Amino acid sequence: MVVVPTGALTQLVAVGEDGTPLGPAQECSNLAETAASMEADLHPRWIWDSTARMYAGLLREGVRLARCHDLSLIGSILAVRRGEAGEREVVLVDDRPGLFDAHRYPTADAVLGRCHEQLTALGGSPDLKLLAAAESAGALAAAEMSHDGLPFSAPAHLAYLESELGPRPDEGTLPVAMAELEAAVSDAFGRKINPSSPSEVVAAFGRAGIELTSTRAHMLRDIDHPAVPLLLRHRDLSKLFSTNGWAWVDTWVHQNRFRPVYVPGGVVSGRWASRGGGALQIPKTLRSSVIADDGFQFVIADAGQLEPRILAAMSRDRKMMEAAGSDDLYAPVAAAAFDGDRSKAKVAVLGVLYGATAGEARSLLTLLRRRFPDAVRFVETAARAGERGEVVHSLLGRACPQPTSQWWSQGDAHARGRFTRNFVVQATASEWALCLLADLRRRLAAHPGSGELVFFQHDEVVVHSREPETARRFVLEAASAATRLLFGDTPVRFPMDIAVRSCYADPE
DNA sequence: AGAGTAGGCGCC
DNA sequence: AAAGGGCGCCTACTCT
Repeated sequence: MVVVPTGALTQLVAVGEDGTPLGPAQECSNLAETAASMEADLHPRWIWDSTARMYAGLLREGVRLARCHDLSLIGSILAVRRGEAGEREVVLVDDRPGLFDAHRYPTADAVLGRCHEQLTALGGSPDLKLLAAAESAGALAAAEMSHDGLPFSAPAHLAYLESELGPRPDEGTLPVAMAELEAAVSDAFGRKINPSSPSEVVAAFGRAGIELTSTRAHMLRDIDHPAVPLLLRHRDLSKLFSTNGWAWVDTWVHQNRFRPVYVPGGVVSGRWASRGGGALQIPKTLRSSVIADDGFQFVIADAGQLEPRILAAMSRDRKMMEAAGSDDLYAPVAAAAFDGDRSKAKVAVLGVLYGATAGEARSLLTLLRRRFPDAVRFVETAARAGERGEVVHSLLGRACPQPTSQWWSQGDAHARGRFTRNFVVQATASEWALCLLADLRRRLAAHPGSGELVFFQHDEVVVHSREPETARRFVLEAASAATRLLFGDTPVRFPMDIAVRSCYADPE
């Protein structure tokens, strides 16, 4: 069912598998009401320009939909595949009346044309159809998670802010804890120093006879000077105050829910991004304020060692797949190639995924290649393709941008190789995670009361549930389904680390 | 004054 | 403990 918003009215057009209309457009004046009844009777796939723009309003009316096809997201995937720039517009959800002029709505013919074009392009490829379905389901999930919000105790967070920073300062002034540290840093150097200014800090250390090339924490930690602990503490507090302080609470937390803006497909690899609120960078220290409602628990599930397992399954390296049959992939890799030294195995595997070129990782790579030749060859093939300026693809067919695209602004051939090497794995890992998310969402929706998705971050999902054991089972079933969809019958396992807790923070 | 870059650090 | 890939967001600082 194609949905064409035209202002006060919405046109609905039923279409066939390839997007050709099956009848004339019907106009409806209350989309939420019509959509709810059609969803119950016909269970259609809703095709529209933008889930971000259309679905938020429906959610506010209490309407939930099972399936959609997001023309913007899929259009972007297809454009990148064609080698076009694929620079996506950022869809800001803002539907204040009158914001869009009537003439800025696309016509029904334009939407139908786009729909036909996309469904035709996907038609021959089950992989691309799966990718489109997963990407679109992700968009629905993102809108629902923004709508529902992550349970977040504002009182707990405000108490934490006060304990770290002191009372809320007046507009334009610093919290007392930061002001005190700033004064103490200045004392330690014997003159007024702004601890937030790297150049001032470097100069101050220079006068004390300490030459620095940077003021990064790991550089400072090696230095014996009374200002160092003060600077590091100041940096932590400054980050907390400016990024997740009182202003952040005012903007992003309401009725004890954190409602961030997710951007499905916002990263070229297919990972989600976020705009505002820092949804995908919630610091560990904030997680003690993520507290479940009474009678609810969080089911916190992350896919352990996801990318190495994806590499094993994609490369079909016999010994790597065997290692990935274990709960801890690094242990068998260590046994096979590193005399049982697990930390070396981990360094080597991460190095091969990211393209480590320096230091110990380089020599460990040689050892890894000896025992796992197909796995190493797989990423090196992708790296060499990138160095030659070629494009690489994920398992389901998401292409990376051309080296000439606006997105790829800088970097030499080696940087391009590191990017394409990582892309094939990261993009396929994103696909696995999206399939899990889509399947889990479907199971939760089919069993009212089993819980709601409240967070998704690359390889981790959080469900807020009154029936955590049911939700836990759904997570495991969804992980199996995702694995089967992408890799069929594979010896590679994708174990989920699942915790059931009333608070998101790690237990002490 | 506003845009853009760099440094720094949080997340995966 | 980094290293290597991908991000967002803040401040300082430079350029226009």
